[in-house]
Amino acid sequence: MPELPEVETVKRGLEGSIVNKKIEKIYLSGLSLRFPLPDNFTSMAINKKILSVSRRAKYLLIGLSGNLTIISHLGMSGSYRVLSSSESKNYTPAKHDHLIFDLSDFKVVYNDPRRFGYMVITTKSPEDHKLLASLGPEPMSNSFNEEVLAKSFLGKDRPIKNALLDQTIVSGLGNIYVCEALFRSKINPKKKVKRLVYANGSPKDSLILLKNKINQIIRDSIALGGSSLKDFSSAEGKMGYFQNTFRVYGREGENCISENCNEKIKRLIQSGRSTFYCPKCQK
DNA sequence: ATCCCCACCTGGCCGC
DNA sequence: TGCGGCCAGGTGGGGA
Repeated sequence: MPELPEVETVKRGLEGSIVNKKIEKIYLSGLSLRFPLPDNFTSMAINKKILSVSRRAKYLLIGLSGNLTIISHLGMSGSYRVLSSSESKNYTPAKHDHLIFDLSDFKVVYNDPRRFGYMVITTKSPEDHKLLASLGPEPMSNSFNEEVLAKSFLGKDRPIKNALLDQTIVSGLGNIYVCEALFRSKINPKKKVKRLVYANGSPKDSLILLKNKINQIIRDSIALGGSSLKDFSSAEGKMGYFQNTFRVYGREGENCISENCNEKIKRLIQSGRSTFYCPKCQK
């Protein structure tokens, strides 16, 4: 489900309610997530105070007392829900509720139907954990810029769609935002990345535009609370609205929205994933 | 090293 | 109503 803007939306919702609370109990469904929860997960997390909630790429980082960090990835269908105190009193685990954090005043539930999500707990500084160590720059940070992209793309034959989904090049983008960024930059998803870079290694204008469109989409989507497809919502249960601004994603067979373009949006499969694009506008 | 592809799951939708 | 097939926001790990 969640790409960077959705995870950021979840992060903000959790941050406002769980910081400074103590984890009193943890209930487990017993079903394995993508990886089994580490044996010591519960014993390490229990009786710790939540000090911070942050995000790196699509990972949520929950900082605990004792120099511990819970690293949580939502996979395709993971979600957090902060229950009100009355909901918490009456709560009985629902289907796909896999972890319930009892914070005394209320409960926080992690639900994940497909169980592609996972959680670990680490004593390391989280950026050194192997899950995070090879991530590329955050799209909204200064370290994400056209020079960095040009350097990764110089001489490479891979299609731009695949490269943008590669979390070591830029982190946090997923299938929706890559399709949308390429459409808004008028770049064909099959274009080889080396074609966006001059032989001397400097970025072409189209690559600079792409970088700017990625920034813009991420910023706009966060402002709208992310995209709600299926049942994505924030930790407070609020829906996002960015899906109303999709121009190509999920629009196969519909007319391209560009003025003076009468082409239909096409779908193709790249690396096993659907790409939506306009063959006429995206060169 | 680099890149591609599979596997991991459940559920919703569509056509028969 | 039921069933099979297809599709879905991700990514670690194995193999080419």
